[in-house]
Formats: sequence, C-alpha cells, structure tokens
Amino acid sequence: MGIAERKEKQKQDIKKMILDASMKLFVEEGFDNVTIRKIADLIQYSPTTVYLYFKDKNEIFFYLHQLGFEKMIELNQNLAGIANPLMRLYKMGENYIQFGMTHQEFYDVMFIQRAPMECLSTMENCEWSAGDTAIGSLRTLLEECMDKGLIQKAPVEVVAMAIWGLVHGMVSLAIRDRLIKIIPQEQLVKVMHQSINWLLGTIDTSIKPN
Amino acid sequence: MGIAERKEKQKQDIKKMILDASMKLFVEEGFDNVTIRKIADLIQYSPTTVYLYFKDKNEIFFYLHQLGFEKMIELNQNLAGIANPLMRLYKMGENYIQFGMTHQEFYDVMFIQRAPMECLSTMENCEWSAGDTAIGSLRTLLEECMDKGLIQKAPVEVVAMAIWGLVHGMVSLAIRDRLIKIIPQEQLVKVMHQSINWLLGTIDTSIKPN
DNA sequence: AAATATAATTAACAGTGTTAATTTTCCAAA
DNA sequence: TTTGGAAAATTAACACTGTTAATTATATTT
Repeated sequence: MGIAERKEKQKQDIKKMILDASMKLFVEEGFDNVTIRKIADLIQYSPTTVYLYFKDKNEIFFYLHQLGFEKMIELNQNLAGIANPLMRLYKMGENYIQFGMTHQEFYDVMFIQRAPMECLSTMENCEWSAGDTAIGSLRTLLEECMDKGLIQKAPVEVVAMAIWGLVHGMVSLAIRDRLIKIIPQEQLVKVMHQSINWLLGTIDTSIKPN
Repeated sequence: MGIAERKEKQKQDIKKMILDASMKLFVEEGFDNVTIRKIADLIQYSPTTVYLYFKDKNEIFFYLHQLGFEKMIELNQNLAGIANPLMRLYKMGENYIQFGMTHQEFYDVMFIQRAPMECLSTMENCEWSAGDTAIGSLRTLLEECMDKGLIQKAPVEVVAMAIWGLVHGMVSLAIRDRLIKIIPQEQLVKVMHQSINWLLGTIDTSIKPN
C-alpha cells in the first residue's frame, strides 16, 4: 500500500509546515503574534485547515516548547567534557541562565506560559517528559556530587528544588521585567552568575568556612 | 468652590467602582476574565466609560498589582515581633511562599504577568516603588544579619537576588504548573519550606559544618 | 433661557480562537 | 472511463477581545 504511505507522509509534511510557520512567527514576532490566521497565511492555507492537524493552539505551543527543550539539551553538550560533577553543576547553572537570557521567548514558553501545560492536561498519557528529564538530570548530578563528598549531603529533591528555583527565579524575574529598576541591564547576567556562585560556594565542602 | 470639589469626588468614586469591579472579577474569575466589557456590566456603564478613567487595561492591572503588594505587606506584619533577624528572614520566606500559594492570582499579576510593567513603562515617573520596597526590605534584613554575624558576609545584592530568586522560582514554577508531575500537590509547600530551610541553614554561621 | 463645557453613549474597527456547513479534491470500484 | 464515496480544504459564521471616533445626553456657566 504505497498510496496510504504517501498520504501519511503528506500529512506529516503539512504538520511540519504548520510548525515551521509557527516557529518563524514565534522567533521573529514573539509569542503573542503566533496566531492561527498568520500561520495559515504563511503556509497559504485557510485558517481552519490548521485545525485538521492540531487540536488547538495550545498543541502548537506544546511542540514549540518541546523544541525549546531540544535547544537547551544541545546547549548542555558542553557539560560532557567536564569530569568534576561540581564543576559540571556550576556550568549547568551558567548554561541555564545563558539559555534563558538569550532565548527569552523559548524560555517563556518552556517555563512560564500556561499554554503548553494546558495542552498536557488534556492528553491522557500525561507526563511532561521534557521537564522531567531536565529536573532528572539535575537530580542525578546532585546525587553524584553528594556521593563523591563534594557537597554536603541533603535530601536531593529539596536541594534540586532550591537550585532550580534559584536559577528559574532570577531568569523569569528578568524576562518579565521585574529587575529593570533594580539591576542595570548590562550587569544582569553577571549578578546572576555571582548568585549561583555564591550558592554553590556555600555548599561546596572543599571551601571550608572560618 | 465646593462644586469642583464634589466633581472630583464623584470622579474618584467611579474610579473606585471600576477598580472594585475589576477586583471582583479578578479574584472570582481570574486574570483572563477581567475584560473591559465585564467591568462595564458590573458597574452598569458602557465599556467606553472605563477609558475616561483609565488609560488602558494595563493601568487597571497596575492598580490590582499594587493592591497585591499591600496584601503582602499586611501579611508580613507578623515579622515585627521577631527580634532575631535571621529568624525574621526564615519567617519572611515562609510568608512569601504562603502568600504566593494562597493568593496565586495576586502573585501572578505582581511578579509574572507583563501587564503592570507595561503600564509602568508608559509612565514618566517610572519607579515600580512596590517592588523596590519589597526587595529593599530583604536587602536591609540581610545587611542586619551580616552585621550581627548571623550569616556569612557577601555582597548583599548577590545574596538578595539568590534568595528572592529561590522563593520566586519555586512559587512561580508551582503557579504555572511546572511541578505537578514532579512533586505531589499536598507536599508542595512542605518541600518549599525545606528548600528555604536548607538554604538558610547553610548560610547560618551558628550551624557550624563538620 | 441659551451657550458652553463635561460626561456618557452608540457604532465601529480590526483583530482573536474556534466550529458547522459546504465545497473541492482525490482514489477506488463498477 | 465514468461514477460513488471518502478525505481534505474552504467559506461563513459565532462569540468574543481592546480600543477609538463621532455623537448624544447631562450639567454648569453666562
């Protein structure tokens, strides 16, 4: 049945066209400018056609948010070469901040916007694997640090939550313009780095206090 | 001129009516359900009348976001009786989490939504005094802790950023549904408390490691 | 009472996501 | 090769949104 096969391929092609158009609008004009009608214009189909390939707009944002995670994983490739897990943790934090600040729109849809999560809640096999993997790798890294005695032992989910919270908190406050009147734009990333360095410095057992 | 005075009072009354209606919609139906037409319906005026008292919708959200800060300051009254500044810092963190989790809509408009900040950026005397005051009191408290040798000395803006980031990060991840698949709903606040306790425990100089 | 300033309204614009009903396109069987 | 039916795409419409220009109604002043 080569015909059904080709049809399936065509279906996937149009699906990709929609996602590509969404992505183009997303990165060039921002979240709010990704509208069904603009997507339809770009791919030269009528607006309703989009609904033959995606349940609703949230589903499109779910795909965009997944692409964001892929982008982030790609950026974290530079961690592989770092043998010391504590050094890897430092760098992971820096990567996170760099990703968030240089791809603010992606960060927004990955960690702030409600749309992708609303999509998830309507799915049955509901997992948020992207987020689970991200926080999972932080947990694993922290366990490795604790096992090797590089940081003080503590319940890993508590420490993971604190560290993720810290970096996410700083990045999301910056993205949503809560720091503009507090820290000058050009010093933002520098202060963020100092903050994670301060945190990791205090839990680093190789730096003995007093 | 008692007449101009009365007119001014009437103007303020209608302004208050609009804000009260906005608030009612906001707390009962959420951010997205605060629409100009619904506000107009509630106060029994036409939608365009709202624009005679407020520049745009963002300005209404700016007022709501300020009311949120007042609510938060009120909640922080219980800090006054705590003599030990480090204990005050603990309690401040717990208050922050409690406020965010029990008044999620308010927290949203205060620290996540763009609307109030967009309003600010169109004003000339642009200050975000509400946020400045909040972060300012954290800074002062940290300085007091450092002066009394209760926590290790470090650049105060770096530590303030880290602590605010940590609590805001956890709360905003929770509010925007990024933790539902990671931490059970009923354990959320408990883990958050553990995370701030973990952080403050590590910088508390009275708890000597090793 | 007439003229003027203020307040409020109606009507409209340009958009949004989404759905039902209809038309067009395409493939398989007669 | 023509016909019947399934699949794909479209048009038209609904019920909204924030916001503005033009118009009407209400007060106040002359």
